[in-house]
Amino acid sequence: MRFQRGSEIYAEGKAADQLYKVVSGTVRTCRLLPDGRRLVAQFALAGELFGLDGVSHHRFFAEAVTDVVLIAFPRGEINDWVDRDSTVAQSWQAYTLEKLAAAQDRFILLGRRTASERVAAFLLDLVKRGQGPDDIVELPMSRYDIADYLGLTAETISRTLTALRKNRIIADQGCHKLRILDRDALEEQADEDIL
Amino acid sequence: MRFQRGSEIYAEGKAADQLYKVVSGTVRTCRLLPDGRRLVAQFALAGELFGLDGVSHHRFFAEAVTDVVLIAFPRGEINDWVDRDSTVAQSWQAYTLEKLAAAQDRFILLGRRTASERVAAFLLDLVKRGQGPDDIVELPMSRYDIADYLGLTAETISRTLTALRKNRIIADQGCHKLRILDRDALEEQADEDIL
DNA sequence: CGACGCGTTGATAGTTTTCAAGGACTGTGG
DNA sequence: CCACAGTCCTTGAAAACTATCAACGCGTCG
Repeated sequence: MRFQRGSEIYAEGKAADQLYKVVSGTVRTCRLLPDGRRLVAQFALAGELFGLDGVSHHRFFAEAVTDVVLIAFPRGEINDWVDRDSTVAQSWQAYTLEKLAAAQDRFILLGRRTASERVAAFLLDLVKRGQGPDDIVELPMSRYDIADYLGLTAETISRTLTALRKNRIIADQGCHKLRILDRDALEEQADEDIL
Repeated sequence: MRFQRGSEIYAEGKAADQLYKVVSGTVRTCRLLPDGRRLVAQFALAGELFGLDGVSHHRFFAEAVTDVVLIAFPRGEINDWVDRDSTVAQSWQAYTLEKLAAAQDRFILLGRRTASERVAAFLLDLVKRGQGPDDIVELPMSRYDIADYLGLTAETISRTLTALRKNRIIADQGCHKLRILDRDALEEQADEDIL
């Protein structure tokens, strides 16, 4: 399946009968609050799964951040597979538990960390998950997307990145790509904001 | 199993080989950051499960908020059970997915809501999960616990509750119990902060 | 090339935190 | 049963952080 940049992959409230794997590109899953505030629940990069946001119905909507190529797996098929093979069942269960653990980590990020800690942790997470070299971070999403993922505003993201640039911790390579110059400093900032 | 108020039920990093059900009392699961900031991941009330905070090892520690009585289920036994009976497997899977959905909801609470929205939503959640009448909220935990659960400070919790009291939305019945006077107003405040 | 959205920067305002102090509640020991 | 100590709760004032509002430059895509 292919989707163009910005197009909707599934809507909030639709039956959650498929699971998706990203072949190339980036996907975001979000929810809107009545007054327009938005939260991005997940960025799915190449090789990652998404669509597991609700028991029977999607509780978030999914959009293509860039042009994307996807593979869709019917949930029913997965369930059959799980029923037949206990090895599959175990790894499926492990996957869900891992997701749950990641979600719990994010509580701490959103609940108890400052803006610069969140941005630093986000960059390190993207490098780890990305496929390129260890010092290049691809940022396919907009500053608004990052802001809504981290519970901040786009202006704060921009200011924080500028501060990192001024401290020679990162270097710009265009808006959507940057290089990590001082990984130790970045990790320190992710753990605890010294400044 | 019995634990006294304030005692540790399991430590962070210990093997997660048991799952617990609360018979009576309240339990909190938390994590500490290096600089002392704390986040409460979950409050487990009477009848609820806890201990599912990590694939193989606990990523949070659990403490008794009040004196508690627990039942412990070995994880291995649960896995055997799941392997043998596909009905159990399905409900187990559904339970995990529900947990995941609840976690995703909390992102929004922590990332995009104001202090009074968080407190209002917290009170409504406790009423729904509690066993007493619909207008009485039991608050077995301290203001610090609530603060660390909602990503705020104890002072902010106290101020928000005072504001609710002044607006005649809630009435005090001692520090650890309160009555909801105007449920509609509370729900409105949980959805969107009008003030 | 032009238009529009996105990104950056500045000034200001608002919310929450921090720091501080007094009061209330709880549990313990006399 | 009462006194006391410690912890928790509440309230106030000041500070810090982030959001909001606004303007401008850039880039990206038709």
